[in-house]
Amino acid sequence: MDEEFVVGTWHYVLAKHAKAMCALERELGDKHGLGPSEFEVLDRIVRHDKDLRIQELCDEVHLSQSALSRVVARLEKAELVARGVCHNDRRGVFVCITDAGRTRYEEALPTQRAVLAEIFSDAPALAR
Amino acid sequence: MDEEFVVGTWHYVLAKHAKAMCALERELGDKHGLGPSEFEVLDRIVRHDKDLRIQELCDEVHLSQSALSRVVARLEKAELVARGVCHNDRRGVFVCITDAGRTRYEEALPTQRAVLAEIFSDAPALAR
DNA sequence: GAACATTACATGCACTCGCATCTAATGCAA
DNA sequence: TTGCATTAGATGCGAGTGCATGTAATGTTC
Repeated sequence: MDEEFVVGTWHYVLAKHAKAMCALERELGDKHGLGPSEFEVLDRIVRHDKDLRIQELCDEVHLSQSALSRVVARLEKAELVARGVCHNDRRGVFVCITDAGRTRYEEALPTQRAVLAEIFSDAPALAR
Repeated sequence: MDEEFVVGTWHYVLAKHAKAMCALERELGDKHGLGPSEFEVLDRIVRHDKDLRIQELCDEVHLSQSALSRVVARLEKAELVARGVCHNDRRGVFVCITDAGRTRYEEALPTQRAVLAEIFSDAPALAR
């Protein structure tokens, strides 16, 4: 177990995460009124492309259940997604994207991609 | 510019960051009463090994200046570091580690290393 | 079916963060 | 020296997060 490699990888992750998060927050926020978490959640919903249980989202996004609940609430307030109770299990809530949500996502996607390209393209694959 | 690689790298960073941060927060917090930021700052101070300006710390840690200021305030309150005014530039503040701080850091280091090893050792170098 | 455990999601709370701003010290120009 | 810009660090504030807990629906055991 190469400790130096492990720590090096951790520092790489810390640096890239900080830089990317900061840039995404700025770019997505200024240009599209979305935070990184909002974008991430929209992204998952769009790619899943059918109604999605909050619970399923929870597994895919790196957020606590409570944080996710609030992100969805914010997205719903902005009318980018709609919530509804599950018919099968009335404890459950499904989320689906609205037309406005899809449009917003599609507008924001190139911005996100540009930020990531800027930050990761000059970064060669993490190699020993 | 391979978009798939860029996005893949980003997802890797997101996943590892979330997992590591969560584990560090839990382990360092429960076992040593330190948050990840506190540990990070102690780490930099110990490695620099002579008095360090807040400003210098700011460049090395992935925190805003205000967040750093508060982390140092917390560490000082816990008597793990001491603050003092710079003699050369009396706007400046230098930070040095106390004996208790060094001890705490040395206790916490193996915990941090164990967490990182657990998370990154099974992760081969990010390769295309 | 009554009582209790579990699950899904929402919410109160405390905490950390970044941004904007404040204070104090320094640098610089006239 | 005076006046103004800049820099170092602290702080008020709003926002987002996780943990613990609350509420309601479901499952389970007797």
